[in-house]
Amino acid sequence: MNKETILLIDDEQQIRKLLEITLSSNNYKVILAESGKEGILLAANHSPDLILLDIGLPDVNGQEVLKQLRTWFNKAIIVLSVQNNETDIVTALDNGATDYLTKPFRTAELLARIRSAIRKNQHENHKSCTEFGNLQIDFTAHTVKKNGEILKLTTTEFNLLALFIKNEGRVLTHQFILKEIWGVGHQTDTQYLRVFVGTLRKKIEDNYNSPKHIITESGVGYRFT
Amino acid sequence: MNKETILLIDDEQQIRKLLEITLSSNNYKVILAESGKEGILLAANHSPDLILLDIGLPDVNGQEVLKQLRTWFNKAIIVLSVQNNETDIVTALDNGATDYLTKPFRTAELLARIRSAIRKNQHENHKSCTEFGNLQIDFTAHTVKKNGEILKLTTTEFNLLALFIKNEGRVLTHQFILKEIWGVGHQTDTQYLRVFVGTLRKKIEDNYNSPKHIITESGVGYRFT
DNA sequence: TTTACCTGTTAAAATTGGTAAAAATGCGGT
DNA sequence: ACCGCATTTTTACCAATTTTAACAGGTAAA
Repeated sequence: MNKETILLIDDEQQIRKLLEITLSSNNYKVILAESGKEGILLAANHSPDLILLDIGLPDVNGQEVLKQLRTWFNKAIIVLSVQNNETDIVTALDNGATDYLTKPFRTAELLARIRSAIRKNQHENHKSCTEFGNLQIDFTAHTVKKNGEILKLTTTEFNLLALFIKNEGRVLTHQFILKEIWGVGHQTDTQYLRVFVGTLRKKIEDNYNSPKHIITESGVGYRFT
Repeated sequence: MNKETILLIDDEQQIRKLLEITLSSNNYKVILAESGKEGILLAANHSPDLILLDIGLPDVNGQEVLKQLRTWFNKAIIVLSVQNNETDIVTALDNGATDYLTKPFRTAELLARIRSAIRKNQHENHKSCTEFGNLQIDFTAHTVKKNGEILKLTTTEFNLLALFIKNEGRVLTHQFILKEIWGVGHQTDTQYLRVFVGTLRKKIEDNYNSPKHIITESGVGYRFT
């Protein structure tokens, strides 16, 4: 069995030590970086399966490191942040973080999220077709079936659903969704989103009043499950 | 049976000696540190089940050591403080201390608190569900039942109740609660707390006028029992 | 007693998310 | 160009929740 490689970018010695031990003993190969700069370098050389990035780095803004990584690195990046720092987290998600954890975190939770993120990596690979509960989506044919019968979706509705499905389980901020679907310059038109989430829900949810697929994350955005 | 490990961080030789003997003879494995620096190092290397930290350290401010530990260490930390130094204790609780003891303390009390803190460690792991008197809480489903019937709580109410339950028996300072629920930057908005404690009490207390669950600790904060 | 402070209560104001429908837009067919 | 149609954008409104503000009671110090 080949181990998955995890790159940890954190300036605090204790955390590096702690996580190195934890992750190694759970059969991951661990690479350590003390700074954002070093992290970017090591990511390029080792192409890890997952990156753990502490947002509170001293040398560069962690968000900058995240942005730079995301220009070419498309595997999972989990962000570590101190205590409920909402704005940091929202910004990180906007910048392409896969998930986040607030310190101090429980080891079990960390491992669970790592597993989930790596699993998603593999799924994410090329495939024009995917099934999802009672939904089947064909990305190339631009069609969606629910329990076998074709749903009639407008292009915007389809794009939105596709975006949700590509980011299954992730919290997508309003801004992020608006940027992806309507382009930059429409990041404040949250009303569009409310309308289209409404129509999508009517079409894909079994019970429109207690949605199981498109979950609203109050104050932040939506999550597709 | 594997012994639980306790890390003692204290600069006074007599106390180290005394506690080492006391704890060893009660079947704990004891690690000693003379300074905050050494303590943090040893904590990282041995990941003890509990830390006893003397707040009155000479090299660094004990509160600083506590804060640093709490960025990654999530097991119990019991703080030792000379006499009833109220502000020290409140600050320590704010910084994430699990419990506190004032010197001089009785051995029986020390042992009792250590047992309780370690027991809570274990509880804190794995469990998405817990029962509490006539209340049953499902953390993942975000639901609360009182005597079997579901209570309708808003997200903020639920988060507050969850925080209380996770810290059952502990005194939570206003600041701490505000930081946890509303995030840093809202630590002076104690009015939020009064309002939400009010609505929570209305929903969970049997007798709203003499609350049994959410107890006011005047001048300090609240305690959930 | 007066004063200050802490806590709790209540209700109004502001914010957020959701719904429905009207108005505007864009596009193929004639 | 014009019409009809589907779709998107805009507008108005509702409901739930959070935040703000005003006030009332109790307690301890001055």
